Amino acid sequence: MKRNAGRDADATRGRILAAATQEFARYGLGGARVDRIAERSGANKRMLYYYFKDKEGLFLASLEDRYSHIRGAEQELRLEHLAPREALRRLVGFTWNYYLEHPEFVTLLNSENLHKGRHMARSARVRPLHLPLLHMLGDILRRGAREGTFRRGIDPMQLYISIAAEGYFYLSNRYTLSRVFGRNLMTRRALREREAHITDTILNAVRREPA
Amino acid sequence: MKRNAGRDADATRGRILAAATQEFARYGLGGARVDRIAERSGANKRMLYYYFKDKEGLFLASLEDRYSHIRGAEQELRLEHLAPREALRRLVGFTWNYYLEHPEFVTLLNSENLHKGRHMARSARVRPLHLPLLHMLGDILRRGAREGTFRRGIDPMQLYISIAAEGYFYLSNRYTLSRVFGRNLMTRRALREREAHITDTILNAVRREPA
Amino acid sequence: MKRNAGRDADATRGRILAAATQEFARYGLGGARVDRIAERSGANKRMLYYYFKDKEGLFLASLEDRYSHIRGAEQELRLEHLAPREALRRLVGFTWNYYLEHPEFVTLLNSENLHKGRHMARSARVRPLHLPLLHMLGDILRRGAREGTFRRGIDPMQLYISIAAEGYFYLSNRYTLSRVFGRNLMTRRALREREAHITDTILNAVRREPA
Amino acid sequence: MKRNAGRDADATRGRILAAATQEFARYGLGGARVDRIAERSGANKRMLYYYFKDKEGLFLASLEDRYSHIRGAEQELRLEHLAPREALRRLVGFTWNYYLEHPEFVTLLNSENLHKGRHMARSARVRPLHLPLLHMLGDILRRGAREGTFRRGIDPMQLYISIAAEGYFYLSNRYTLSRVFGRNLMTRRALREREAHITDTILNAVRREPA
DNA sequence: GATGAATGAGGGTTCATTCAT
DNA sequence: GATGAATGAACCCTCATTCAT
Repeated sequence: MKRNAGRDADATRGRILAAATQEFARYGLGGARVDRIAERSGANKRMLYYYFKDKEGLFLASLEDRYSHIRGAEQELRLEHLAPREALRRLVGFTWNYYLEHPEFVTLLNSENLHKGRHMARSARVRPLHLPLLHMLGDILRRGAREGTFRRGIDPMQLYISIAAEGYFYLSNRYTLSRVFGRNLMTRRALREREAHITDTILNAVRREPA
Repeated sequence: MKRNAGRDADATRGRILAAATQEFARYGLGGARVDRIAERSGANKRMLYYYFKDKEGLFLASLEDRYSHIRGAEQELRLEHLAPREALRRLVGFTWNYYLEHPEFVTLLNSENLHKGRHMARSARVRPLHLPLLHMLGDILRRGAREGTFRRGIDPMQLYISIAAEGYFYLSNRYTLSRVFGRNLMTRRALREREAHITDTILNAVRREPA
Repeated sequence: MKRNAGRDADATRGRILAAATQEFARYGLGGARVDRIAERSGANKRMLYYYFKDKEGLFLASLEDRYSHIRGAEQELRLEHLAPREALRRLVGFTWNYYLEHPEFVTLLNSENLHKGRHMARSARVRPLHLPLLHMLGDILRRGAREGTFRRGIDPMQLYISIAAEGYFYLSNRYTLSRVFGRNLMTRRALREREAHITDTILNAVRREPA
Repeated sequence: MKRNAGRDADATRGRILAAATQEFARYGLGGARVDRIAERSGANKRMLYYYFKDKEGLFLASLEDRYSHIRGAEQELRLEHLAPREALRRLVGFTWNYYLEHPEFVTLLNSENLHKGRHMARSARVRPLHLPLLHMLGDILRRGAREGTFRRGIDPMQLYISIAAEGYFYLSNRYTLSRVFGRNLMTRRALREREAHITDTILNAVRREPA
């Protein structure tokens, strides 16, 4: 008896987490419904509480999970082996495409920020995930400066925030932007144009001033 | 006597709208509480429905009101009289500072985007407010290109979205960014640095390629 | 000044009463909305209270008005001049058609009965309207008995209740009856059949037993 | 211990249904109060929604339940074994007494008709309950015609509607009728007289014309 | 006679959460 | 490890009615 209860447990936990992430992404923390999460995950409502304590615990778990996912994918780019401009170009492309393909990440972050980051404040898991990112970007900038391609004195965090901002804002705010400018921002062509625009903007932002 | 803060339709409506904007900004559409809005506006709860039909009507009114406000302030910059680079610098500065001083605008837009823009979809007031903005920015770009300062072929909308994105994302996501990078993004110094970074980034993005 | 304010007042009162009758008929006393009555009558809400005291006063006024109307129309039949069988046939036909053409009367009565007749209890106007009806029917029965067509000993009230019941119930309960029996009770043909059935039933009920 | 009246789904559901039926009968659909139903059933208010979705779902359930009850009792009369006249007499008696003893059925139907039968329209349970009734009555009429007691060509539905109407209307409208005719319709004697009147009326309606 | 603004009580419904098994 | 029944607080909204003008 009790054969691989552990495996089943993990599976249940995983299904709940996946359903929750979807739900939070779609409706925000406040709009998310515990009932819907239970139903979609095929788990009993009581199980959510068993595994995650409460709705907010579940929200935090989603957040951690998604942070871990993007940072993991990022590290697999192995940018330290590429020439600085190329490395930067790849990071920009990756970031844009990640947001595009994982819209739940964007909405999750918006929710957490609406709540002033109070869930992450209680988490020790998120912060460490980001040290490699800054190191990597710092390394690229240093190498670029040394070889004369990039300006000196660029703050890796400021640059990263720009890389993120240019895509994140476009996608996160696409509904209001579409209405406001009367254009569909999500056609294949529009997306291609935005990616090009972002790449240009970021590369222009770091390049050394011409003599 | 005259215990009435009431009996003045416009004033009552205005107080409700102000309180609602605050509330929606703080808690989002779903998290906002109609009771709190009523209480803070000093109006009877019934009045919210009298003037705005329902919670969502009130939300839309807030949104329209805030859009109208930023676009109005923007038009007062009178950028058409300035040299292109200076005009652009001012627009960047204005946008950054507006978000900084009116955080409610940022959260309001996030909420509307969480709901896929469905409130604005029913509004005819918002769209027209934005035509002058695009014209103005198009005019600046054209003048800059003509005088040789700016590149040709820049899409005013793409540029505007970048101007907005660089500040909006930094401020909107400051809670997660702070945790993630372990830095306080809201010190006076940090804000000054970000504004400088944004200005550089945008000006670099439009300047003509050196020969 | 104040020229024919009386005429206007009567007109306003009349429009309110008409709108109220419609509203009560459609939604019942509980479901009726004072706002809707005001709007449809084109009168200010305050006026309803001015003329009728409150919602229940308005309901009673509707009731009295409709009772007065049907009894008035009934008296115009001048049945006392007709042969007993013909007089009875006409009364049956009139009653059926009145309910058919004035469905509001039916719903109004149902509402009042749901409320155990407590509005009428306060009215002195309704009772006297019905004395002539009983006299008239009593007169018909007496004449019929004397000429040998009708049985003796029929209670005019019992008979009248049957005359009313046969049509009233069919029309009042047509929705449930239609569903329950799977037939449309309101086609022209169905209505003709019901009228014939009722006439037969009532005439059979009073005729003298064959020797 | 065992302070729980609860933890028994069927029992809870049943208590809610009983309380709801009473409440709807007394105040109509619009006038019924969910709070009162909860309180009287001893259940938590939330449970009404758990079992019946919403107030209208509860109303429909009451309706279905009461239809099922009357039709069930009716079938137990086993009229197919009786002589036609006796069978009809019993059906009339049963119908009258059922309305008398179950006034909630009458008010429930009135409510549903006020709402144009829209709840029943969504129910598949009610219709089938009535097929046996029509068959039974059709059978009685056929047997009566064959033996020469009854007329031919009587529509069972028309006859049933008359049987119902004669008692239903008297009881349903007893409040207005009492006021209007100035007589107490509910004394034991009055009820006996009405039952006799109805029986006579219905039997007269079907009997074969004398040669 | 007439108006629009205002009121407070309470309406149905939904929520995250916990209990008993 | 899992379940369905149960909870009570609170949410958005609507009501008949009245006040100030």
